[in-house]
Order: sequence, then structure tokens, then C-alpha cells
Amino acid sequence: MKYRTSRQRELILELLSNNPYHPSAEWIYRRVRESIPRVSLGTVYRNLEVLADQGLAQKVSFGEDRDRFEANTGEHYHFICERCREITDLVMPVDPSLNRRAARFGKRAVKRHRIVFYGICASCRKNMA
Amino acid sequence: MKYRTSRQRELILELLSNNPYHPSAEWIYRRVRESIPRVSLGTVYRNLEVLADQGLAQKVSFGEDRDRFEANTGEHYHFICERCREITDLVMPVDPSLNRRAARFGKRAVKRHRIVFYGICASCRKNMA
DNA sequence: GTTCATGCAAATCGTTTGCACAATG
DNA sequence: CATTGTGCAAACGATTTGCATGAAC
Repeated sequence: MKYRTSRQRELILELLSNNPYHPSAEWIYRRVRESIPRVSLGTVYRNLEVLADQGLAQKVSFGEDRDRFEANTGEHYHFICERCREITDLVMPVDPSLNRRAARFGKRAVKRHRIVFYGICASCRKNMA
Repeated sequence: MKYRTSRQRELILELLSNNPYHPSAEWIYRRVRESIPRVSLGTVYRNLEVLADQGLAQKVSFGEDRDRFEANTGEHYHFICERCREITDLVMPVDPSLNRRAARFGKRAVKRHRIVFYGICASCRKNMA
């Protein structure tokens, strides 16, 4: 499969880049529509898939109601606020020794891991007082 | 809300107990139907929700195609085989210091975390040879 | 008897897909 | 021009829900 470029795909990647909020397809769709009013949700989904295939973006799902996407394809951890459900990166060094430790507890070959931390984000903490 | 007992719910909990495979609602539905042929999928979903509310079971989703359920409600880690997609518990002590470390990397209050390890399970390793 | 649980079927909703046309290289 | 990308609308599939009836307490 050979990929061409398109205004839609470039815009989607741009919206994803340096976006800490891990937006849903619907959110991206609404933003793209501001510049390209006739864009369709199907196009958004298809492009997110292409971008993932190109290694430029990836899906991040943790059993929430809808899939989220991000341009940060490196290994890293996530944080989900239990109050506002917002997903953000948790910038903390990935610990590869966890894989080795996990492997010791079974006959499996452990290659990688994901961690999601749960709690209350800074802005929700303020608003609770 | 006051809960009564029902053959359906008891059977679902039994199927979930000591079941290491984190079955989907569909799988449970098929098994329940062996004993209660007229059971409906809706009943399975409703009971899984009740069991979760009672603290007897919980949903475990990691962005797979369908939700999975388990009776082990204690904190623990999971392993997903990248080949057969089977989800199993990874019995390794939960490390509470991770929450503290994670909290240090931002202004959030970190209460808990989930870890999913990915790799190849023992039986898939054999069949690859 | 009152309230909760069930079966059935229809509804919901995020995501995927088929198709004819438009855009890319 | 050969092929990939798009918009549109319909299809899909897991999960949820409304409703009349059955079971639990």
C-alpha cells in the first residue's frame, strides 16, 4: 500500500501533534470540519488508521467509552482523571526491568507493558476544594 | 437498590470464579445457555453490572474489541498474549510506590494504577517453534 | 403483594465499509 | 491514467434499554 498525501490527513496529524489531550475521533472530526466543512467521520477514522500504519500516531484505549488517539508513539505512561476522565501523558521514565520481573512470574515472554495511573488531575483538585 | 438472588446471576458468578480466562459477555452467555436455554444476552450484561456493583466482579477492558470480565476484584496486573489475545492474570506483587513516583511527576493525586504486560504466552510459544 | 429480575426485541452509538467521484503522483 | 483518498450513507457489532411477564422475599 502506497500512501499519498491529503489535506485531510495532514490536518489530522497536525491536530494530534503536541496535543496533550488524546482526543477522540469525534473531537478531531469537529476540529477538521472548521477548515474542511465537507469532511466525513469515515475519513477521520480512515486517516487515523493510516497514520497509525505509518507510525505517526496510535490508538490509546483503556476501556473508556470511545477510542482516543495521540501522535506520541514512543513508549510512555498515561494518567486518567477519575473525575473529568481526561487522559494525559504521565512523563515518567519507562522501566524496562518491569518486563523482566513480570517474566519471572510465569512462562511467558514479556516484551512490553502499559501503565495507566488513576487519580484526580490538578485542575479537578482545585475545583473540589 | 436491593438485590435479590437469581439462578442466572449465581451461575454467572460461578462461571467467573476461578476462571483465569477473563471471558467476554458472549462467552458467558453461551455457557449459561447450556443450563438455562432461554437466558438472554441482556440478562448476562445486566447481571455483570450488578455483580460489579456488589463488588463481586469487575470489567477489565484494555481497548480490545469486547469487554472482558473477572471475579478477581483485588488489585493485580494482567498479561495479554499478542498472538492469541488471551488475557490472564499476572500474579506479581502490586507496587504501591509506583503511585508515589508517578505523583512526583505532576501535580496530580495518583491513587492507583493498572499494568498490562504484552508478549507471547506459554502455549503460543510452544506452537511457534 | 411489592419489587426486582427476565426474555424478547428494538434502540443506541462508536466504528467500519461499499460505492461512485475527486485528487494525487 | 493508474491508484489512492473522499464524502455519503448504509452496515456492523457490542452493549443498552423499554416493556410485559415471571420470580423472590
